[in-house]
Amino acid sequence: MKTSESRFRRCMYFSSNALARKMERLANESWQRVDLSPSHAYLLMIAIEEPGVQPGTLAGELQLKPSTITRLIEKLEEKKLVVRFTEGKTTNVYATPKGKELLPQLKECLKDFYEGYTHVLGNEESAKLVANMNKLSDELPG
Amino acid sequence: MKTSESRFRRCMYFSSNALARKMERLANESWQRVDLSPSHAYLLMIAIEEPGVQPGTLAGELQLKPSTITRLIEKLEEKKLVVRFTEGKTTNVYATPKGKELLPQLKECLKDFYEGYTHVLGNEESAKLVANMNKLSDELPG
DNA sequence: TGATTATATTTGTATATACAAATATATTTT
DNA sequence: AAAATATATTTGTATATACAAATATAATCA
Repeated sequence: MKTSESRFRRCMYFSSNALARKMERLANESWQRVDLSPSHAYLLMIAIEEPGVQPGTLAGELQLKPSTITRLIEKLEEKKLVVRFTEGKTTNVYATPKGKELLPQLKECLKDFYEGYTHVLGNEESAKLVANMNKLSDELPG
Repeated sequence: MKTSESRFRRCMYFSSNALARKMERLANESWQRVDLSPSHAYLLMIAIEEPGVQPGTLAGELQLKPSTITRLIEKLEEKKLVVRFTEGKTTNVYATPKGKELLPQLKECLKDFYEGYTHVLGNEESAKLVANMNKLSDELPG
C-alpha cells in the first residue's frame, strides 16, 4: 500500500517515518560499495575534512546524540578508518591514511545517493522539501 | 546545532531522519497518557475501527513490515488490548473491551499530537509538506 | 490428484538510535 | 583553595524497525 493511500496519509508521523526509512534504505545501498552505513560514512567524511573534530561537534553536524556518536566512532576505529585521542575531557577524532584513501569513493557514493532521489521531484522541489523539513525540525521542541 | 546549520542541511538523508526522530519524540509524548507507543496506539485504533483486520493489512496501513506488525500485536496482546485468532494461514485481530474503552483517549492523544506540529508551519503548509513526503516515498524504489 | 508455486504470518537475529546514569575533567564561586 | 557547578564523553540498557529464514496453509497447474 502506498503512503498516500493509507488512512494516515495526512499524518506527519507516518509520512516522516516512512520517508526516513526509504531514505535509510536508499542510502544503505549507495554506501554498500564502501561497506559503511550512511552515518558512518558521513562521520568519516567530516573527520577527513575537519581533522581533530570532537564528538560533540559531530553530534551537532550529524543531528545525532553524543552517545550515538561514540558508538559510530567505535566501529570506525575497529575498521582502522579513524583514531581517537582523549585528553582531559575532550576527545579528538582523526581519519587514518586508510580512511583518507576512501574519500573519492565516498564522494561517488554521495553523488549516487543524491541522484537516487532528486530525480523523483526534480532538483528544485527536492530542495524545497528539504528546506521545509528542516524548518519544521528546527522549530519543534526537543 | 540546527539542521539548517549543519553542513548536510541540503541532504534528504539527514533532514528526513532528523524530522522523523523529532516526530517520534513528539508522538511518544502525546501517547504517554495511555502508556502506548505511537505505533501501538495507531494499530489499536485500526483494530477497533476494523474488527478482524489482518496483519498484512495493518502492515500496509501503518507502512511497516509484517514482522514488525507481529511484534506490535504481541505487546498489545500482553496488555490485553487486542486478541488474535489464527485460522489457516490468516490471522484476525480484534480489540478487546478493555482496548475499545481507550478509544476516546486515543483520539484525544491524536488531536494533541496534530496540534503539536501543525502550528509550526500552519495547516496548509503542513498538509503540503506531508503530501510531498508521501509523493517522494511512493515513487522511491523499495 | 499430486507437485509446484504463491501467500500469510512468525521467529531469530541485526541495525540504528536514544535515554539515563556514570565518569572524568574543567570552570566558577565563595 | 575547596566546594559547587558545568561540560564532554562513555557505558549500560532500551526501543523501533527490518531482513532473512522458517512455518504453515492455500491455490494452481500438469
